[in-house]
This record gives sequence, structure tokens and C-alpha cells, in this order.
Amino acid sequence: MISNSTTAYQQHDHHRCLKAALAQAKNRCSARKARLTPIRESVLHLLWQSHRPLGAYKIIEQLSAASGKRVLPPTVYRALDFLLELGLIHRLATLNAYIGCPFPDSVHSDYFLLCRECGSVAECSAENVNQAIVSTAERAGFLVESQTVEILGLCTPCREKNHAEHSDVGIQQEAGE
Amino acid sequence: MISNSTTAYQQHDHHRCLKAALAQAKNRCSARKARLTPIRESVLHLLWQSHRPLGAYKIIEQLSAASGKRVLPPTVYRALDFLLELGLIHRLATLNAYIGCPFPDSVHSDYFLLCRECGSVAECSAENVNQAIVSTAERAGFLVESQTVEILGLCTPCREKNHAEHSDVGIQQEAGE
DNA sequence: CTAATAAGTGTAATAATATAACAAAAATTA
DNA sequence: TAATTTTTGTTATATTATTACACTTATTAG
Repeated sequence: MISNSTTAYQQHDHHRCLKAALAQAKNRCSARKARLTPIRESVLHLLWQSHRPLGAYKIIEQLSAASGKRVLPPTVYRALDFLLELGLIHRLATLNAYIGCPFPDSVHSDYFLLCRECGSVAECSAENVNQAIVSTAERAGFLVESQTVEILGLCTPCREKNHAEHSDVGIQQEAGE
Repeated sequence: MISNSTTAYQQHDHHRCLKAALAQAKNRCSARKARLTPIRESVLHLLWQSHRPLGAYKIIEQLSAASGKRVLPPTVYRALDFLLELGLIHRLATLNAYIGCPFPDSVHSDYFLLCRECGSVAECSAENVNQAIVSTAERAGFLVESQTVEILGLCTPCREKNHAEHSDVGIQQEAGE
């Protein structure tokens, strides 16, 4: 299993994530003889501002704000299509939103852990999940070509925060007595 | 594992699917003291015309055509929300489309097998897939609350048809010589 | 190096999916 | 039957995404 769940949900030097992502993107582009133009790089950069996915129109807003001129939908969707094509980002179907791929180089049937509290999303690739899906599909006579697996729930920090809030009630009672 | 893959992809007495679905819906509604109004029943009925999911606006079209008067989006979305709430239908995030649930009564974390050729969708509930997802998420410190699993590929009949088409080429070559 | 071609961007318009807000009608409950 | 709740009708609009065509910039062939 590979996963970026630790960095995605916890305090970390995010600058390194960003830098790594941009470096990988450049590698991948030169390998494929594809051009990482300023617009495309800006969009990728925006998506790597955090581990929270961004909707296309948020990207349009932010890009407009940053550049000072109105960026229109096709500009952003074209950049998104390019980045998707190269496997540098993913689209989250349940959110209609986009997120940078932390490991574009390893071939992976990936799945996503969406924290409903903090909004951060980690990406995992687990052979056992993949196997379970493929083998179960096979038993139904179905040939798997691609998978969309999006898991909604709570990451560790948010779960701990929730616990802490609940125990506050206890603390208040103690304080009251 | 439970699944409706056989009926979903193959010739079958679909009238039985429809009848069963409507009966289950009525049961479920009376159990929950919810009202299966004519609009709601019509929408469910439309979704059970086949095993292919329908977009909301297709439903609007068909409902308008059937009733002779213009049905507007909120009418249909409200019915869809009601049916989703009761677990009688599902929304497929990757298609922005809706489909009847073949086993609303069994609690299930379900996943969907979408045939890209014929468009039919089967629903499965497999404990091993569920376990793999939950346990792998756990290892990432993530608490699973709900899952969206949509698998794109080919069902058996469509795979066989594709094979047949490919061997046609061979037959033509033989015929040409 | 320049012309020809391909790739990328700008822009306007619009498609497709979904929701908000409020009024009217119907059903349920008191 | 009156009061309340649930459902539906209707208008308007939000959100996400694409089409089509003109224009510019970059790459390639000669």
C-alpha cells in the first residue's frame, strides 16, 4: 500500500509537496514531449496549494485574481484535461473537484480518502483493494477496466478533535461541581 | 456476495424486476410511513424501465412526454431525493445518473459495475471488497463512513460480442482467399 | 531561415446538471 | 372542521462543463 495520508492530514512542510509535484510534472512532461505551459503550471500549482480538492470554478476565480484579468472556463478546463491526461491530477467524481496526484509515476488504481471534516483528501493505492474489486467483478463475469473509489469519512486528526470536543462536556461537568 | 449481474446484463423477464422493485418500494414506504405519491412512483417506474441509469433530465423529458404537461426540474429532483433517502435508488457519481436499487432491504455498502458497451449497470455487495477498503483505510488512520465504488468495464455478453466481432475479421480473410 | 503545420490560447455562447425561494394545493392530525 | 404538515407548482438561478471559431505562439519541414 502506498498512501500520502500522513502528509495529507497532518502538519507538514507542504512546500516540499508542492516542489516535488512540480518537479515530477516537469519530468513527466519532458518524457512525453508535452509542454507544461504557464497556464498549465499555474493550475497545477493552485491544486497543490493544499491537500483539499478545488472545483474548476474556484480555480478560475483564483487564477483570475492572480493574473488580474478574467480567465474563462475553457482555459482552465483545457489545462485540467491536459493534467488529467498526463496523470498529474485526478478528478473526484463525488465532489466535481480536482486534486494533485502525489505519485504520478507509479502506475496505480488509486482510491481516495475524503475527510468530511477538514476536507483534505489522501490518495492510496492498495493491492488488496484492487484485488478484491477485480476478483469480485470477475465472479460476476465483469472485466474491470477502470475504477472510481472514493471513501468518505474522518481522518485521524479530525477524529481526535471530535473526541476532544465530546470530552469537554465531561470536563465542564467536573468544573461545575 | 450479492449481485444482480446476471439479470442486469442478460436477457430476462424484466417485468419481474420492475414488479419486485415496486413492491419493495411500497413495503419500504409503509414501513417508514412515507408516501409513494404518483410522481415518486412514476420516477421509480422510469428508473426501472431497464438496467441502464437515467440522467435527471432524461427523466424530466420522459415524464413530460408521458404526462403531456411540462414537468420541471424540482419536481423530479424532489422525487429522486425522496427515493435516494429511502434507499430505493442510487446516484452514480461518475455518470450523474440514477438507477433503481435491486435490493433495498439488505443493508449494503454497494458497488456498481458499469458496462461501457451496453450501458447496463449491476450492483454488487461483496464483503471482501468492503473489508479490504475498511481495513486499508484503517491502516491510514481513516474511519470509513461511506463509500462510492464505481467500476467501469465490460460485462460478459459485451465481451463475447467483441470477441465475435474480432473473429469476423478472420472469417472475412478466409472468405477472401 | 522561412513557410507550413501543429499546438495552445482567447472569447462568446450555450449545454447539462442541480438548487433556492416562495406560493398553492393536498393530505394528515388535532 | 381548523390547524398543521407534507407535497407540488413555478420562477429564477446556481454550478459545472463543452462547443465553436478566431487568433496567436511554437514546432517542424523544406
